[in-house]
Amino acid sequence: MSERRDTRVRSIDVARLAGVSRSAVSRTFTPNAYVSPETRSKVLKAAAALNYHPNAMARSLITQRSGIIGIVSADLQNPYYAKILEVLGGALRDTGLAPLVLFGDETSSKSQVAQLLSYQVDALVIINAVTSTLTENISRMKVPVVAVNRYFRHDWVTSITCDNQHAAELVGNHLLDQGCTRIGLVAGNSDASSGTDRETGFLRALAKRGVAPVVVENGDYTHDSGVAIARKLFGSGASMDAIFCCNDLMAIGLMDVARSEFGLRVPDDLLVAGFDNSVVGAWQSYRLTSVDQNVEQMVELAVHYIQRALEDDGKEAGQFFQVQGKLVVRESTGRSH
Amino acid sequence: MSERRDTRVRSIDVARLAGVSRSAVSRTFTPNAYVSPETRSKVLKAAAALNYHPNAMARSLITQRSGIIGIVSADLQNPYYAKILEVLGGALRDTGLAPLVLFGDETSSKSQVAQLLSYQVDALVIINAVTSTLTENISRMKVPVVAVNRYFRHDWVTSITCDNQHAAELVGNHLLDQGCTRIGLVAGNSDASSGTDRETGFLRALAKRGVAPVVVENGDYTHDSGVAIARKLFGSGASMDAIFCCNDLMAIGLMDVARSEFGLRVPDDLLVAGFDNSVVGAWQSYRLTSVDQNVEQMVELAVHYIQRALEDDGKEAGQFFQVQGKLVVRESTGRSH
DNA sequence: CTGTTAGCGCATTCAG
DNA sequence: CTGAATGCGCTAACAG
Repeated sequence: MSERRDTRVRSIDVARLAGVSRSAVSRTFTPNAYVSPETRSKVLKAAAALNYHPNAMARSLITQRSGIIGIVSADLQNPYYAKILEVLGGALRDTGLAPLVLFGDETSSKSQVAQLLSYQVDALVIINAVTSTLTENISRMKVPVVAVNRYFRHDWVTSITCDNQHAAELVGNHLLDQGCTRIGLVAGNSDASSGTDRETGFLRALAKRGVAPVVVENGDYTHDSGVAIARKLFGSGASMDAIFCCNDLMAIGLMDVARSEFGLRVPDDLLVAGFDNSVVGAWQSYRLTSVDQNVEQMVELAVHYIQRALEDDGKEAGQFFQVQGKLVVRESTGRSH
Repeated sequence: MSERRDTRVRSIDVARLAGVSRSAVSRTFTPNAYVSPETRSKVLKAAAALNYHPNAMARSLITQRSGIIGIVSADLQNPYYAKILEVLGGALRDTGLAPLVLFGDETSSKSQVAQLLSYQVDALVIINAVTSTLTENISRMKVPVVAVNRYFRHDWVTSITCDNQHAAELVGNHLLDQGCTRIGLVAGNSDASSGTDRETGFLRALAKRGVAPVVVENGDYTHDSGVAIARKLFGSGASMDAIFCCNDLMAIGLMDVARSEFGLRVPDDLLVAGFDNSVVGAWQSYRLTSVDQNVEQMVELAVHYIQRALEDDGKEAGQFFQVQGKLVVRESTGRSH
């Protein structure tokens, strides 16, 4: 394997084998370039024989386009984020773009982002890592940035989210329609728009029908925080007939504790609804009513936007797209089977 | 933003501002190169003023080293795979390497892999995508390949797995120690070594104590297949007192059905054990006994191997490292709390 | 320790 | 439609 470097096959090698010039080789591998069918096939044959592939580094050096999209991602243990990353990665792959991922534990420091930029990423996608430092760094980088699942109020950033307010309203109305009157809310931490929007929408739905929430708690979107809040809530003896958690993971943690530590049955004693429609929520143990954020459509919008930004060199930044979520009703909010 | 290309700052810009040559700039950004402290600081100051970062593309073109590690990953909905990817990505980042991920739905076709290679990846890590086509393609690429969580019998591939046989033996012994005699096994599909090794080890543990499994089924490591197998098993009326599933997801699917559709209680009516020790298994609804594969250690070995391969140009390929798994006993195999 | 020279592998002018 | 020449941004050899 030590001959790896020596073995490297360059365009001039296939040019010689095919009896043409390097330009001819380059052209056959460049979309819509002028090459005659004959030379093209000669080149392709020689390339196949030598197992030649153009060096993307050298190419991007001259085209000023790397084909690499930087992705900032965190908390893959949350199945919803894992799904976004997977769907996005697949969509980029199908578009001929390559995802360079920065797995940032909230600490997407300047140097990390700088490393990403040194690879000349054509665009940056931020999935869920919201750090103030990251936001600052963004403004310094002259690259199209799109935030999926987060809203950034920033001229350089195009945001794509679910219409969280409206979707949360759907949940609120659904719980009211089920006859609930003593309703609790488990919101997220207030530094992300997605969380506050859900809170706003949900409370608005209640207010429209003259209902005030019995209790409002703040979690951090983890299963653990759902567990902790459940212990606090049920331990205090507050009486509720329904709880909306701002994501599935918290709803699931809450259900786990409600059943295993307080003997509460869902939905008999308590209705529970979540948000994200993650696969886990559909399992038989939970059958969790939730909101499908339509990840596929969000990703489609993101990739589409990136492609356009590559063409027009990133005019049209700072836009805000919203996708409509869909209420998925399951047994966790239904009386009986 | 259209002036993005124009705004690009190159080494010559900071050289001029600092009043030195391009080489001086290059050297200050090259680890252990000869630069005097004074020029170094002059360069750094100018670089900071201009917000200069070396172009990794141009650099790798000359150093023949990209710093990019290709990762082939699939099925992020399985929290165990998601964890491997996240931990690996973090470890690479901390080493100054960048992960270029190919999210392959079992269809890591030749062209996809070729795209990865065109970016001159220094090494390739395969997490869980086992396709015969992929294996063939690997042999053509002169790049160090390391398979995490899979064993490839291939001269070019270094494999790192948990000692699946031994770990599965631990599970078998544990179930026997709990007094179980009518034991079922839910194995994986037989095309991956990890699955067959677990099956082998588990059955060996039983055989050593003169016990034959009541039933052996094959799943595909998804929650759905756990569900389907559970329906088949419990529907047939076979009497068992314990079941070992070759991963957590299948164990969880099986538990879900056992409880919701057949009224079976775990562990009162049936002990259940899984494999992977994924976070989900620790939730209060499952409290699943499982095997911790020590992902951190596997990843550490992988990154360490990659670093060495980068230094010696990939001699020492074809090795096989094994990590010892650890049995994590929870209530799913314990009589009472 | 520094600046100058040369070239990594390729796409793209420009003549032909 | 093709080949020769030029340079993308950078590091590495060399001579000072």
